Amino acid sequence: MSERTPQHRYTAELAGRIERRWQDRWEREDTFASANPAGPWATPQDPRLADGREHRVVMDMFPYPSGAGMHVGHPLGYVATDVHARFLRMTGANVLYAMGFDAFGLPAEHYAVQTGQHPRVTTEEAMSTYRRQMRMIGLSHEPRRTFATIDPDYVRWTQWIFQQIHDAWYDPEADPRPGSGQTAPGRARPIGELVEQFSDGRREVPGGRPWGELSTAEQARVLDGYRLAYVSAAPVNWCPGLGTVLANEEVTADGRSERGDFPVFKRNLSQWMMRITAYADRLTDDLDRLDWPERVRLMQRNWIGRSTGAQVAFPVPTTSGAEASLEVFTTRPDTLFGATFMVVAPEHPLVGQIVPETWPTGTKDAWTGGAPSPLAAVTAYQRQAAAKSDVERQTEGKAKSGVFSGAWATNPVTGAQVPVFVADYVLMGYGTGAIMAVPGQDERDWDFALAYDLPVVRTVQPTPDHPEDQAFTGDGPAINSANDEVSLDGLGVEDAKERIVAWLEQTGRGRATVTYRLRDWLFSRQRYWGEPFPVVWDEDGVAHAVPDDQLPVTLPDVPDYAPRTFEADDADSEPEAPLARATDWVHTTMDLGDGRGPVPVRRETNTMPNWAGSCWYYLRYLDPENAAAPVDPAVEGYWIGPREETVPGAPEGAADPGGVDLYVGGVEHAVLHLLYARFWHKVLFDLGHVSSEEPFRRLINQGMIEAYVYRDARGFPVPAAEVEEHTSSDGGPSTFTWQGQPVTQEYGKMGKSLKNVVTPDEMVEQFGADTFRVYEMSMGPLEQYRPWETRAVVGSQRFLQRLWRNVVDEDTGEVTVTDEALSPDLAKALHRTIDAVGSDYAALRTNTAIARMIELNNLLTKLDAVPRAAVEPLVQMVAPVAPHLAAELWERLGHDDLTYAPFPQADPALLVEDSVTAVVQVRGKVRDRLDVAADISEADLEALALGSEKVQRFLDGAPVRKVIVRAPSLVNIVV
RNA sequence: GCCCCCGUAGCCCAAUCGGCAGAGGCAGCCCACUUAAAAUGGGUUCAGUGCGGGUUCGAGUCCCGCCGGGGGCACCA
Repeated sequence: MSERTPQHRYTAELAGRIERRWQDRWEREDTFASANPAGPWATPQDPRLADGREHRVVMDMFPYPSGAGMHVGHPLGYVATDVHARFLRMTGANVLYAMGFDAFGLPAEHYAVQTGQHPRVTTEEAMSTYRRQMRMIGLSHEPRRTFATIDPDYVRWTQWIFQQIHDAWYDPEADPRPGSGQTAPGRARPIGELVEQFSDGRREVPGGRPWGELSTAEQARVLDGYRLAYVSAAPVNWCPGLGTVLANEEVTADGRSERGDFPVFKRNLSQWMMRITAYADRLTDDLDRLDWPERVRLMQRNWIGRSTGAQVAFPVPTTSGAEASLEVFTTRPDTLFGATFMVVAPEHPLVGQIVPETWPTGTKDAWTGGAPSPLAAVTAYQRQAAAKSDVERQTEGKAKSGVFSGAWATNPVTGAQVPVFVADYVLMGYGTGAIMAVPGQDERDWDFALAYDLPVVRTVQPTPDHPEDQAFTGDGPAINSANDEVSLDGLGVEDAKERIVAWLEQTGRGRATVTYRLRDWLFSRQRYWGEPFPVVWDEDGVAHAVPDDQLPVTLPDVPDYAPRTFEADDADSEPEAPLARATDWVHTTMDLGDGRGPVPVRRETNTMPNWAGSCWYYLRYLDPENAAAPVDPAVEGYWIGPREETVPGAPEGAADPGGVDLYVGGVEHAVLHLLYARFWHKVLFDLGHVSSEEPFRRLINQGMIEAYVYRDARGFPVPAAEVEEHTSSDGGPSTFTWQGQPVTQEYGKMGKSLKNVVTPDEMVEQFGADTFRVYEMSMGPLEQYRPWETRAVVGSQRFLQRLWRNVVDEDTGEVTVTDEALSPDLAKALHRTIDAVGSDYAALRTNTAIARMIELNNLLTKLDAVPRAAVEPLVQMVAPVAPHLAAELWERLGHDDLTYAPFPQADPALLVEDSVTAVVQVRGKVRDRLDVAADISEADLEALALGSEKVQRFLDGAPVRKVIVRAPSLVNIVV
């Protein structure tokens, strides 16, 4: 570095010294501690808890700490929330801003498998890197509220919540909890209340036997049909390549694991499930009460997939001569008259009862699949369907396959005999696993009818331009839709639905119903590095909760952390959990508190999925050291309880659901984490543990910082930082070279293998943390994706340098501000800036706030001497984005720490202009500008405009037809 | 195939209610400082808003249809 650089210039080196000094001081003085009204940390005398004082919870989605540390993209959201938290503190709010770690998970486990090192060790190392980086960039998290999901104290409460869920059932008839904004009935209740209903006969026991006559194991099985966390043997997603089962949400559309991209197979396995489907309606409805991005709400609505329609019974004879009822679900009951055949899923239970021994009369050749008998045909088809992986079903596209079951059902409105087919385009997991096929109004049914030579009856009149050879799925008048009792003819789709459903209900043939795409959440994993279930199995095979005083159940040490993995396409393999190998841990004795004393038990060897810890961490921030509850209800109510005002855009009359005031994170969690957390929160609400109905009142998805990737002639990425750009002189595109070799440029993610990673460490080293923060925030709106450009960072550095120079002499280090009064123009500029910056910060428009501050700072730079009265408010305004520099200047200006210094207030008197420039347009084109008084009347302005010489020239004697006046800024003359 | 978001200067981005297209930054160019360069400071060039229609006195903004980019869903009855 040159010796010419002034000694007191705001360089990266000086910035570094300032930043470390203030970071140390803030830590020493616990500057960012917020006040709790109750619980172990109660400080009721804290002035911030006084009536009428604002309180806000601001947080980011906590990170999974990867061994590589952060690149510049990761802290974008963190800086944004930090700026907001710091701004809110200056407005006097009690601000809870904390950060933890989502620390269970697969990467650490993989690393442990490779190295034999315990995953806790690598995880702790990664966390300390993250902590160092977050401190380095000046994030004002409250240190005492931090924790990791792997901390035994946290695991204890995660397990406790699991037990609450396990010990609860959903009563769809129960009134909502008082204080809920719910409009329909339905609430989780303790399982004990269900047992009471069974034993005193208020509720019939499934199976019909009295409750008292059931064995413990039988009772447990009945209760498993109700519990919100239950074990079920059901088709689940088995991924041999990972050696674990997966939730639906973790399987991609083409039937592979989201992580690792291995094939996933449906296997019937006994696994833990969470009854999230019980909450499908509330999870959909309450989206309206949240201030969330519309696209996230849409994704959740689609995922839940509520569709309303009707269930209709089609009589079908069984082979034993009885008459069964084939229930179908349809969203188009209005097309019932056009149902010319039926299709059931290959796994449908009724198939076994309706398939006759020989092909009935009327069987067409195309229907038999060449088989000698229906039984042979159906069995072969079922076998074929079962062997298909989801991948194969996908790659076969939309070509329809199926086979006639040999059974004929009766269409309940037409009385027609309709053939029943078995086909895999109907899914057992959705609706009733059976459909009525209406080729006239459904494209899939049309395809099938075409392939299998089945009749088509149109029951909605297609529009005149609709092709003859296609199903018509639009709206139109019903046709061919009448019998002796009911006629839909002439009705539109909606009216026809209503009339036919009424008739079905009247005659007992069907009823209005709702189905969902959402399935229950598969909650167990065959992994080591996760929360153990707080569950043991007794010798009768009954699951018991581990008594509360024995929580947390901690992971045993095992010699091998790996689940048993298999060939990725070995569909017949079975999951084997790593914990099963810790035999001493698995087999133990335990007093279950049921009077039997210590009995031999076997521990559950599955672990919870990595989503468990992130389902409730925001609650623990509120009261992290509470030993009696996950969170003190008074603390929860204070911080995230429902507010008086509803969120913007909420429907009229909706109640505020409560929740975190601001939650910032990536859109990749739109369905998984955010749906699971909402579900847990609602259970906790129903059971009375929290007063809020939703975890996150307001959500913002921050954009991603992307970067250029440069590849050499062979296509290999070269270090992006060493690439040279050559701008072409004729305005054409730039070319790029690396070590003299031409390279190509593309745009994408930042990643180690792409050799384009930029770390916050490098940026802090080169520019200082405050410059880094200002740059990240000035790149554009928070939600936006944007490219990283290191060479542009200097602009933010220059801003801070100029600000520094406006206060401190670069050569002497002396404070140079004067006590002169502000000129009227400067005062106005200052107060306009204060006004704009304040509202920009409040609305998270940090990019425009920074632009305003740069503007004001540039004005001050031009002055011979900078007045204290102008630069002090500017320093205060800068504090949220450049907190260390601002604190340093504030101190040099003779004050103490400005973390809680009040944000400057704009003087309304200085915001109004005396005179403004009015634009005069002729035919919408600007023809003149007039300086007029700000309070000029419309009539005066009109007269003034019409009198303008320039205007008269453009009017050129043409008659004025109309004059639009928007005093004081605009006049438009229409001729 | 269906749905959602985004297209403003060479680049990143501003533009309350529909009212003068430009706040801020990068790059470029010119100048000052310098033996020189970097750094720093000062000045300055640059678009009519992806395309085509429409509504309106007036459209970047509202409506319709395309094009381009990104994302979600995809046999869900």
